[in-house]
Amino acid sequence: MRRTYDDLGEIKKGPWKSEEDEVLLKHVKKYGPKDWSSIRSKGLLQRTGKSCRLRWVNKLRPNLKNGVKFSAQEEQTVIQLQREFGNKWARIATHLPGRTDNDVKNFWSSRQKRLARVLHSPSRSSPPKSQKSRIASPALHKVPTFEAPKRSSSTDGESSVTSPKTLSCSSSYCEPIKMVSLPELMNPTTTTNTTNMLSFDHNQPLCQLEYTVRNPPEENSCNEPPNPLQHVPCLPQHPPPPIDTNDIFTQLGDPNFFAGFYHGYAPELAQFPYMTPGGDGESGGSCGNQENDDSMIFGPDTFIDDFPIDMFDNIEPFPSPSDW
DNA sequence: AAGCATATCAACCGCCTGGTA
DNA sequence: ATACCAGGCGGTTGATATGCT
Repeated sequence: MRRTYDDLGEIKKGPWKSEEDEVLLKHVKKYGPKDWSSIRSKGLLQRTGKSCRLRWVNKLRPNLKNGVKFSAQEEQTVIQLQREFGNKWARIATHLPGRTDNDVKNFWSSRQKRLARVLHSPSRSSPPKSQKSRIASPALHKVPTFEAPKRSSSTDGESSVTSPKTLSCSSSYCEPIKMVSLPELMNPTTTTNTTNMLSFDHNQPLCQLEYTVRNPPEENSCNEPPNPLQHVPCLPQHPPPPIDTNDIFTQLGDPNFFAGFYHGYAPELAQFPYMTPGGDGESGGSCGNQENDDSMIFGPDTFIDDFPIDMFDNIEPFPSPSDW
């Protein structure tokens, strides 16, 4: 008969004390990072095995970068891997030496919160003084990007693609679909698969918008009617004009903001209608099994990836968290 | 200096999966 | 076959730190 938690007295919760850490470290040194529950069953600590494991993984494990901000490289890695894997923080963390899933998760959610707060603030068209002051402060640099969930993932390592949509294009090859409101754009449903990525920087006004659009007929390799979701063919061929970012909050509150943005950055995209997550804009025929073909929706087939390589040469790079 | 808003981080909770009695 | 438990993971929360007015 195994002993149950009830046999072992009250469970201690809350912040760990250094004495507890020492006990935990001793145990790991002796037995290795396993048998967490035995720590309690032996009466060494009144912590659950889960709590012990978490403490070890997040704080006591060797070579952790505790208290070190994410470098620009790490930030890019997280963005890239999140795009690839979704919210698989543990998996992403394996690519970041010294970082835990908790680190990655906190890093990401912090960014999400920041932008969500900015964009969902009812006063964003007339931000409070405190927010306005932050626009020019280093703190605003902490809002470099926002990326909505791209896909739903049911099992580790296998993401299921459900409904690739969010923004669509209406250039010469693109069909009008639906309008999407800014709140929808910035707060898509969790099963929305397309990435909406906005980037903010007072030096680098905007913007990374990543979405899928319909294919130009001549690029459509299947025999069905020409509208499989495909990458954006509309590319800006000129440097972006300056934007007055001192008033970015006002601009974000303007329903014509994105249209204005495209007029400046990519005139071909200026008349894009946006379509809502969950809309039926993708209902048109597609080649093969679209649901399992990430390459049609993500990866290189994204707006940002189709920009000319040197298009950002004239602007400053994103601030990295290490610069915040 | 006080008060407020926001950012960061540590830890917990609930769910899931696999192993074992 | 079933129940229980340990471990792993993602989401969430609460405490604390920081910055601004």
